[in-house]
Amino acid sequence: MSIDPPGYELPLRLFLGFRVLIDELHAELARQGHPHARPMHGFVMQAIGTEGTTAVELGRALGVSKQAAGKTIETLERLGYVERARDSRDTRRKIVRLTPSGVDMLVRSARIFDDLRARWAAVIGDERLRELEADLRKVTPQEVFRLDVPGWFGA
Amino acid sequence: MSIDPPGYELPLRLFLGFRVLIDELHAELARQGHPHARPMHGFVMQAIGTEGTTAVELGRALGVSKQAAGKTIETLERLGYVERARDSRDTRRKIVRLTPSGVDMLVRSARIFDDLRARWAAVIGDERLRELEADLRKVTPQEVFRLDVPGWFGA
DNA sequence: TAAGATAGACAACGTCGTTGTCGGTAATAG
DNA sequence: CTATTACCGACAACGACGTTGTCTATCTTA
Repeated sequence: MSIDPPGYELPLRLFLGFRVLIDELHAELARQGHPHARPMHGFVMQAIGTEGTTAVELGRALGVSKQAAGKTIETLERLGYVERARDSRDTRRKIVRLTPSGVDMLVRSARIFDDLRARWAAVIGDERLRELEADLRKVTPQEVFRLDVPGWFGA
Repeated sequence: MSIDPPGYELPLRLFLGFRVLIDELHAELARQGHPHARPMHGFVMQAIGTEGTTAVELGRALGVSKQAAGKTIETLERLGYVERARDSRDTRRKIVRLTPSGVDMLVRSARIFDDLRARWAAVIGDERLRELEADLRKVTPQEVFRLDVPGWFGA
């Protein structure tokens, strides 16, 4: 019978695991020509998708206010990852779409995440990693996007 | 041979797991008389420890600037979780110490985290949870900030 | 057609982080 | 013993990300 660790270690390790992956992703993204990508950009652009979206829709998808979504879109636009165009059928709306640079960043992120996952598998084993993922799925919500995170994403 | 999930799911699940635990911790802390406790306060106060510390030391321990540490200390002071006193041997320094209310918050947090961990164990199993923690320890940096303060934080 | 709902812009503010600067105190080199 | 250096804490300005609230323009609907 092994002794259970104190309960506070679990959130700490989950957070550290997240941080390790995110930090390594962005170090590699910077090497691959995306030095200005910030941790939340990938998540937001994933939520934008290939179809495009609007600030209000994006805010709802991410669980934040439309104003917050609008500011993030502004930042992504300045970085050249998205572009906005008026909707001809509803001139109130502005459709946000990924640029080729934005798509490139997402494609590279996906590849880098796959590589990082493989590195974890090499350390703890294929089967254990699949179990870890399966267990986490059981204790986390299915709706995956929820990003009202202040400073935890770090630099 | 099962198919591996895409690599981006791993950081997402780690983050969601973290968020679930932290959100439930603070919902319960609010019920137990600490409605103003914010997610990082516990981590910061844990880094302060029983001995007390200074803004510069705290910043180094947490990996942030001394100014950021100072602002967090200010917030914790306003909430009554820490108090500051001049160091008589070095009048430049101000020692930050936990108040009884701060200790109470940490003790309750520890109990709540233990309960939440037990709920996870009930869902995925004792053994699988221990394996999950062991695996995470292998892929995350050890000894991030002092966890060698078992007296007041442990059960 | 009048009334209501919705999209997006703008302002003000709160939190948490960063640099840079500055005065006061401690430690140390000459 | 003094002059320089190193350090501590405070303050200001800013950036990233979030919040409410308000406003105008536009679509929808009763």
